[in-house]
Amino acid sequence: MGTHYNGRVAEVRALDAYIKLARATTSVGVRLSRPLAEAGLTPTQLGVVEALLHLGPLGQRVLGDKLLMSGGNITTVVDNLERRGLVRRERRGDDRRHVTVHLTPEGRRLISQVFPGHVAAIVEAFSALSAAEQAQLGRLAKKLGRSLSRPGSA
Amino acid sequence: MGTHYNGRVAEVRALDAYIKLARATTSVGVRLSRPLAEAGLTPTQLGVVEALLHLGPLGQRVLGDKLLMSGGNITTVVDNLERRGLVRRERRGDDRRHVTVHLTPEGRRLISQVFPGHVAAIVEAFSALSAAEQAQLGRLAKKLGRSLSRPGSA
DNA sequence: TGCCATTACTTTGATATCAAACGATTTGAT
DNA sequence: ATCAAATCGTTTGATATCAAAGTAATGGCA
Repeated sequence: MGTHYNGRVAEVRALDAYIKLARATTSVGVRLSRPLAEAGLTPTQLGVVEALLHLGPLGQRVLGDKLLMSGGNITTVVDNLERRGLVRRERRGDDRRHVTVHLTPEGRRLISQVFPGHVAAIVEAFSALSAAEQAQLGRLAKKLGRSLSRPGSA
Repeated sequence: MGTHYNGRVAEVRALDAYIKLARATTSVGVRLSRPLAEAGLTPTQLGVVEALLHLGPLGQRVLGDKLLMSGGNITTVVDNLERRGLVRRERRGDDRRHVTVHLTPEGRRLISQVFPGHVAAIVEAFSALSAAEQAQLGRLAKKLGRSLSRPGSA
């Protein structure tokens, strides 16, 4: 039964780590979403406008890759942002399949206002961990995430 | 400028940890959801039927607390599971406001079939981390999560 | 006894999210 | 030059998710 026992231990360990990881991420997300909601932004919308602020105008495909979301979803989120006047779409002349998403002045103003508080909220949320613990958590999460996004790990 | 500089460092550290945490969680979730989809279950539905399997019949309120989701959402998810015959609702006689959610035999059969593979997928997903690293990740995530679910941390 | 506050669930309206099917455009190969 | 394959975005249909409003039942208090 030694093998069975080792299997159980490995299962409990991975399961435990996973549950705690998922719950912590959810809890941080809930905490961060509250101030965003007051500014009228969902977490996803924040991700899009923040990417546009820091990286400049982007195609929807690139946005989807950066934010790890499907193309169909990008269409929806950009639709909602465009309807609110925070971004605008622009068909590219050289390849009319591409759409480039631009931040409007209003969008730029909003994200510039909101982003510092968002970062402060993240710092606050992680304040229960020391600097070394934050770095360690980041290292382990990166190692885990990278092993899954690379083909060949399954 | 020393204070500014320290502030920046703290911001980068927390932001970096957060991004890696969120991405890792997303990546694990994507990996786990594929086999579930083949069995016809969403991750949320799995959470509900698994809780019912391991804890027995539960009220919707308790389910929401355990799975960290709103009451309205529980109604939706249980609706979908009930429509597919995997769970059934039962009004409680002593307090007719309460609904107890039970696993049906089909539901029990399905989750019993699916759960071992799900656990195996979690073990596989975490296999890039050593046992010690998994334990450390769990410890840090727990510390982070607990600091956020307790009142008074903000 | 009769309300009022509380509790449990449901409904509503909005956004998010995916997979799969679809439309438009471009590119590559012949 | 032409047609097939690949690429980019949109649409569709389904589930998830929340907050807030609504409904039903209970409990406490006067």
